[in-house]
Amino acid sequence: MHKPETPTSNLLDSHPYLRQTLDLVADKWIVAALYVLSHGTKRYSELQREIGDISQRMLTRTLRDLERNGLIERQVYPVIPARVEYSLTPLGQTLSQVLKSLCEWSKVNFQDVEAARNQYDGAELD
Amino acid sequence: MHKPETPTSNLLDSHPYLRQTLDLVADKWIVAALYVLSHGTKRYSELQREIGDISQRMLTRTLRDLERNGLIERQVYPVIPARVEYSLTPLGQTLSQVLKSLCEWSKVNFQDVEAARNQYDGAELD
DNA sequence: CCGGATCCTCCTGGATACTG
DNA sequence: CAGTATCCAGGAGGATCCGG
Repeated sequence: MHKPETPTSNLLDSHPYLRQTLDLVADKWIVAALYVLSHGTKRYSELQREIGDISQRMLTRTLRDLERNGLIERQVYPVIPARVEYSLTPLGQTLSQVLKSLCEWSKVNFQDVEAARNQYDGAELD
Repeated sequence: MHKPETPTSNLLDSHPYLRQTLDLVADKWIVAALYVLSHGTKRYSELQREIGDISQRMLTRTLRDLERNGLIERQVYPVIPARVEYSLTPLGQTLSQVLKSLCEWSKVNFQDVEAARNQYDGAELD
């Protein structure tokens, strides 16, 4: 009786896409930049100001990452001082739409999450 | 002429929900656990096996986190050896639906992302 | 079988200083 | 203005041991 013993017991190998897409957006600064850019084309310094507490290092890394993934476009104007503008690509726009649906879920359900948290945390000290 | 100088230049303060909801799911193990549990009730050891390469520490932390946020339910059977079962709550089910819409985006668009990556990486070594 | 406690490592990301 | 380069602290997470 040699049991096959479920050779593919790892369910996640089934669809690799969800994981990879979350890697795309599962980052504080990525989402922040996408969100700001969903309001229109922005310069580097504008992004820095409107995102708020982001370091130059992280802003640059984030923008490079988004550009590499085809979600934003980088436009350089050869003037002095330098002028660089960033904007969402069509691909980036569709993704930011999905993020908005996640945002909708939040508006509807996040109070439930907070309620669960309070109950859980409160039950600690019985 | 005292300019107000755009006091709320930080766009992200506008809607805090997206940020918080992403904190909910923007994690490798969180998504993995939600996904496995979307296929039905599972025991601790089943989760460990089906997720694959997760440490006990991380599995436990992940499950506690999900439970605290009201996304999964923990059922303990007082037998020896211990038996613990986890399942999605209704709230967790609605969230996993949204994740599936993100997954849909992937199926449609992820090839574009990879194409962009190849082009970007290829352009490096011109 | 489930999971808490500890230790230890590596990587992320902030601060700072410097260029075209 | 728009980055790059370097340094460094803190936290995330794996490995391991133990206890109910």
